[in-house]
Amino acid sequence: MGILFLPSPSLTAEPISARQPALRPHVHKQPEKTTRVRTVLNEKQLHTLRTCYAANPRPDALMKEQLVEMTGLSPRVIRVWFQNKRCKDKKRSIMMKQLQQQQPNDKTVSGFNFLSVGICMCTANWKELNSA
Amino acid sequence: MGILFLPSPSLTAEPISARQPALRPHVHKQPEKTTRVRTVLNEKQLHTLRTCYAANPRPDALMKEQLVEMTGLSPRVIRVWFQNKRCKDKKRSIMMKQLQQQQPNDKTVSGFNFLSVGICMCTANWKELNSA
DNA sequence: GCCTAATCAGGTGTAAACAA
DNA sequence: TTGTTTACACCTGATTAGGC
Repeated sequence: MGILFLPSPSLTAEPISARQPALRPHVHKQPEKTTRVRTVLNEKQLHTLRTCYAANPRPDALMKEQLVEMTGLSPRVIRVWFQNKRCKDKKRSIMMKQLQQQQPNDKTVSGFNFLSVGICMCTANWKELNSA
Repeated sequence: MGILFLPSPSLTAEPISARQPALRPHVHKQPEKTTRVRTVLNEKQLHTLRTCYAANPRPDALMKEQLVEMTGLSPRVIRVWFQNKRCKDKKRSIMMKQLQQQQPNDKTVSGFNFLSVGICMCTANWKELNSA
C-alpha cells in the first residue's frame, strides 16, 4: 500500500503532552502543575515557518495570522518560534564571524588557536548554534 | 482511508515507566512485577513499519501518529521500533564497511577477518567505530 | 540460541519561561 | 523586543529479557 500521509494537524498526540488541538487555543487544565507543555512542530509546520522566515524574519501581525492558519499552530507558538529563531540565527552568525576571524590570522600558533576555539565552543552554547 | 482517531488514552499512555524518571537510583515502585510485556508484531504491522522506514527512517510525530492508526500499535511501540531499527541498520552498515575495507587487502586470511570483525563488533564501543 | 522488543543511561535540540 | 535558562521530547548505544 502506498503510505499517503494526509496532513491533519489535530492528529498528533504523543504520550501525555497536549498537542495542538487545532481549534482549541489552550487548555490550562492543571494550573497547580508546573508541567510545561512543549509543542512539537512537525516537518510541514517547520517548513512553512522556515520558508516564511527566509523571506522575512520579522513578520507583522497579518503575516503571523496567515501562518497560524497555514500551520494550525497558536499565535503564541508562532511568536515564540520567531523569537527563538532570530536569536539562534544571531548567535550563529556571531559565532561564525568569530571563528573566521581567528582561523586565517595566525596559523603559526595553530595549537593555541585550537585551544581558543575550544574555549569558545565551551563558553558559548555551541550545540544550539550548530543546528539549523 | 478514513482517519479514525482513537480517543482512548490507554493507547497513548506510557505503560509504567513513562518518561525518563530523571532520577533512577531507587525503585520502590512496583517491586512485584518484573515481567516485561513484549509486543509481537504481526506481518502486516511489520510491513507497514518497514515501508515507512524505507521512505523515511526518522518520521516526525505526525507520521508516527499515522502509523499508530495504521498499525494499531501504541506510539511508544512505534517509537521504540524505529529506534531499534535505526540502530540495527547503522550497526549493519558499519559492519559492511569494515568487511569491505578488510577484504581487498588480504584475501588469504578471509576467514580470520570475519572472526576479527565479529570480535570487533562485540567488544568495541560504537562511538569509536563511528568516528572512523 | 537467535532475534528483537523493551529498558536504561546519557546526550542533543529546542519550545517555553524568564530576565533585561 | 533580545538574551539566557529551563524543561522536556526524542535521540543513540548498550543492555536485558521474552517468543519463536
